[in-house]
Amino acid sequence: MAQDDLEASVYALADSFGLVLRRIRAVASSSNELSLTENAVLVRLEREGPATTAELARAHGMKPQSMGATVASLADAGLIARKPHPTDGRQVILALTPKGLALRKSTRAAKRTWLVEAVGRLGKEDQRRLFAASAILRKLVE
Amino acid sequence: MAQDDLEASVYALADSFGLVLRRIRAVASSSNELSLTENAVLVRLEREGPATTAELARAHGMKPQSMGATVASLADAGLIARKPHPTDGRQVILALTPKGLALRKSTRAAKRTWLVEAVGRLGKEDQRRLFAASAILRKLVE
DNA sequence: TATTGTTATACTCTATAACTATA
DNA sequence: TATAGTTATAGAGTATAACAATA
Repeated sequence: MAQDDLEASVYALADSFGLVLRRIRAVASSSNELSLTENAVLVRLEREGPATTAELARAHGMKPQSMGATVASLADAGLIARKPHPTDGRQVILALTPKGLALRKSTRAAKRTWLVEAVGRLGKEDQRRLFAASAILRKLVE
Repeated sequence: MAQDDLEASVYALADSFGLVLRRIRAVASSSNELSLTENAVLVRLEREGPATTAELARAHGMKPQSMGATVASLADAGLIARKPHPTDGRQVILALTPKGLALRKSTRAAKRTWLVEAVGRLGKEDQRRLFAASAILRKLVE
């Protein structure tokens, strides 16, 4: 691929990113959905069990302070709860509350986030291609 | 694909998005690169010629007011200039300045944005898969 | 009345820096 | 001295609402 075409393709890709992200935000803010990061944290806590802020930050490639804000917002909403670590007084264990778990179940059952619903409407082959791209994106940040 | 797997894959994809976007922002802010949107606007003005704020907003799927902020920032930096529309007094034509054009040329020659450089390091096949995903993302927002 | 653009304001997400408590 | 977390502050990006000028 010629250098100019590469650049043009990269910016077309970036534009596509932007379109999808702006749509996610617009839909989420007009229907009380959680943000992508908030949802991802709930999903992780459900699938892998309790974790600390630092662990969540590492898992999502964010700074601990940034994750702290996300965690505080979820805790304010009553979706997760803080518990002291049994032996290390510095650490705080985060876990889903019954309310958080219920939200996860209803969200999953209802395919309630716009993104999941939209991807679900794609053909199987498009879905496969999209998820393949996910792994390639990870390579970019290695 | 089972519903649960679909949801998990979607959130993994969203996480990948987030990682790449946070990296882009981090690199851009620490090296005086332009933001993705700002770069995309310059690229469009270079490739397709002068345009109005409303046209740029439509092209990038943003609200005119939001694009107005981007445009103002590029104008403040001296990269684009405003000219009155010859017949419609409401419209303002935006075009690259010599400084903006020079920046485009040097950016392209140096592969100077992190994203372009990172994608350039991928294998040809990965690049192809990534750009294919771009088209699929567009389907999501249709 | 409809459209283009600007201004004012606010919200979300994320970052850095400084601090406290604990190890 | 190092680590986990919190608080304060700031910046980017985008949104909505209200307005002015023009069509």
